This record gives sequence, C-alpha cells and structure tokens, in this order.
Amino acid sequence: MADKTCGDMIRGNLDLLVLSTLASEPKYGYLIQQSLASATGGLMSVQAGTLYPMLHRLEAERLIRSRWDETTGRKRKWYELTPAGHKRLHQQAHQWREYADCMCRMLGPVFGGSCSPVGGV
Amino acid sequence: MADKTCGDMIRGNLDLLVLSTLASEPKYGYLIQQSLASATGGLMSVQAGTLYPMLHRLEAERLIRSRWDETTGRKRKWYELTPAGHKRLHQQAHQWREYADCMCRMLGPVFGGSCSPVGGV
DNA sequence: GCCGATATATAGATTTGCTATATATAGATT
DNA sequence: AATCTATATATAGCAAATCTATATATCGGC
Repeated sequence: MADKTCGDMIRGNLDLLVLSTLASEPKYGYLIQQSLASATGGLMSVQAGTLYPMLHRLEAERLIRSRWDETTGRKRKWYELTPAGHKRLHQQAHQWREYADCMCRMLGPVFGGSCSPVGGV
Repeated sequence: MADKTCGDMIRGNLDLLVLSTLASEPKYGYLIQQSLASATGGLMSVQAGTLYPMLHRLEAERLIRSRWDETTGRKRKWYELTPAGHKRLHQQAHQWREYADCMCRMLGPVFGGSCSPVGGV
C-alpha cells in the first residue's frame, strides 16, 4: 500500500522547503511545521526533532535570523530570511527545477512519454 | 557559483533513477553508472562505492536479479528488473510526480507563480 | 487538577551517499 | 616488456540528514 507521504523523496529538499515557508513572512518553528504540512495536504512534513536542529544550523549559516517573542503569552522564537537566505532560496529553487526537468526526462518512458518538464521560466 | 551537479537533491531518488535505467533493458553496474551520467548530461551521477552496495541491496529486495557473463572477455554482472522491480519503478515514478507537483506549488511564489506542475497524465 | 495542544530542545539511531581503497583485466602507448 | 588508462566489481569507513524518543514548560478547556 502506497504511503500517503513522500517517503524519503523529501531528503535533500527540506532546507529548500523550510526556506520557502519563510519567503513571505517570518514564522516560528511550530508554525513552520504546521504550515508546511497544511500547505502540502500532509504530503510533506517535518518532525520537530528534525526541524529545530535544522533551524539552528540555518541560523548558524546566516540564512535565517531569529528573535524571541515573549509578549504574547507563549514563548516563541520567530525566524525570518536574511538577504543571504532569500538568495539561497532562489538559487536552490532554480536548481530544483533543473533537477526536476532532468528527472522528467529520465522518467518519461515510464509514463509513456507524458511527463512534461516543470520549467516554463 | 552554481554547481553543475544537483547537490543532495538526488537523495531519496537514486533507487528510482537506477531502476529507471534498467527499465528498457538489462545493464551491468559500470554501464548503469555511465548511462545515468550521459543521459543526464552529467547532472546526475552515482559513484561506484554507492552503486554496487545499492545493487546488492536491490537484489536482496528482489527488485532486480543478476547473472554473471564471462563470455565476453570482461567479467560483467548483468542486472535486470524483476516483475516486482517493474512494479516498484512505476509506483515510485508516480509518487515522484506527486511529490514534484507539490514542490511546484510550494515554490510557485518564488518563481513568481510560473512553476507549472509536472503532471499532465 | 488534569489532559491535550502548543512550543522548543537534545540524544541516539538509522539511512543514505560519499571517499578511499583493493583487486583484476583489456587495450593502447612507450 | 612495461606502463598507463579505462573498464569492472567490491568493501570499509566516514559524514550528513532525518527520524524516534525523550525532556521541559505553558496555555486552554473540561
């Protein structure tokens, strides 16, 4: 029986996905987790034990920055993209599209030649 | 400077790629490696130290089967998909397309809304 | 008061892919 | 003949990424 989630296909793209959830506005960890799951209909998800160390790493890489907010009852650590983070997001997104186009060409025959490229600039 | 290869985006999809190279006809390890690289213009590649253990694992999972051929000078171990391997290839390919469509929706805004889905059945 | 949802965090295990290394043969070059 | 490069398979050890399990603490509802 096929799993509802994407198995391990998310591997290698989680950074990109997390950065993309921060593209429009700042979010805190738990919200990133919830919005990723809801935006993908549960298809893609990230576990807390994966997410928090990852956010620390992305911050250490200066791709995101954080500040604590304790004014709203709950203590939340809000993250936002740095300029370097925005740049990285765009780079990775374009690289993903190249990669996906390539996968399409590879898998085309499996689909009977009907897997059109993702592109379209 | 953007790397020519896909970084770690291949992670989680290498099984699928290797199975796809075997879809049309049997191949031996070294040939799989070469044809994957040439079919993708060098964008995707698999190292020998990754490939051979992987082939052993796929064979243990009964997705591929092998036989040695020593009649052609060089000793080569030819692999072909089993029926279960064909089935897995199709399942994984369709699952990948779902995943890629989802990625497109997530990355759409980054591209200014121009990332069209991969599908098109 | 208690329980479930919210919220962050770390430790340890597992998977996956890499580099480095080992062996061996065929064909080309010196 | 010796040597070098490409072919061909294989294993060991390492590194990164993600997971599960666990810990802590607060909020709101029952």
